[in-house]
Amino acid sequence: MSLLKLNRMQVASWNVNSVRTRLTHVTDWLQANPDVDVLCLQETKVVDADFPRAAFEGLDYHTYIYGQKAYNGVALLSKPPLEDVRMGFSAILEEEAVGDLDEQKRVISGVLNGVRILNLYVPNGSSIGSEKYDYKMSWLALLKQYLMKTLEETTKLNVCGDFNIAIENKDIYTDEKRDKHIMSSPLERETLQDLLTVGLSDAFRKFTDEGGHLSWCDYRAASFRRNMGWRIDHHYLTPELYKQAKRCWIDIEPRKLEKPSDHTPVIVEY
DNA sequence: ATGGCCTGTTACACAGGA
Repeated sequence: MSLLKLNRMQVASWNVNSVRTRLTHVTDWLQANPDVDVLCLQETKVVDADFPRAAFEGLDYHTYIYGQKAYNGVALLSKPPLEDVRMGFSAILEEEAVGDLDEQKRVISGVLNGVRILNLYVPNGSSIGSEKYDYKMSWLALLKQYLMKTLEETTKLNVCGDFNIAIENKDIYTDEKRDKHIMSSPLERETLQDLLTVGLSDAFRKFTDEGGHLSWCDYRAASFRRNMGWRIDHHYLTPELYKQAKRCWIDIEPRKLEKPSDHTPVIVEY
């Protein structure tokens, strides 16, 4: 690896909706995107013992996994080994504060070249006012504590993943008011905006103000064919990294494949 | 005319996603 390569990093985030079902999509994508240093996966949907490690290790990726049965699950795939890998909120927060919010496996992070890469699978929330919606809000409140604590020790933080929140109307295919929809309710948006006040900025919006960019499309209603998507997968950067950022883009190609994930990769380079 | 899914489970419908 050249020094030049060390100076530039690419980090990708992809909700694969089952790593086993999507295995060839992910390995093909890694091989087609050799400049990606770290791939952050969400919704792996598999216990650690059954995670298809060998497929990635065969391509010379280190695998760091934090999974559970059937639901959720996050993983980091990295060409160079990562340092100080942490799983769950309780890695740095008091158990009393975390409560049962680590039962669902949604948080994993590691350090590469002095940058902490935090991979998140934010709860979906189901529908406004539901029990799952309350869980989403509690989870996001704890995430804020987690971010503040993390920022006590590093100025280089890349928080990425499936946030299950579209922060602006232009991040949704329609201009229709979405106040009553999960992922775009005012409370969700305000909560995410408030989270970012810890000192994080949307890498994607450094490079374009355009609407019409989607990272997720519903499987139903031929949404992808009709370009009816949402931008809900994000890379948030601390000021030092944000200043360094060279590109941030969404790779729509995997969404076109047979039996695709409903999400598609988002990549940032800095 | 226009659309009605996908995944994992101990399944043969359901929960959960978004």
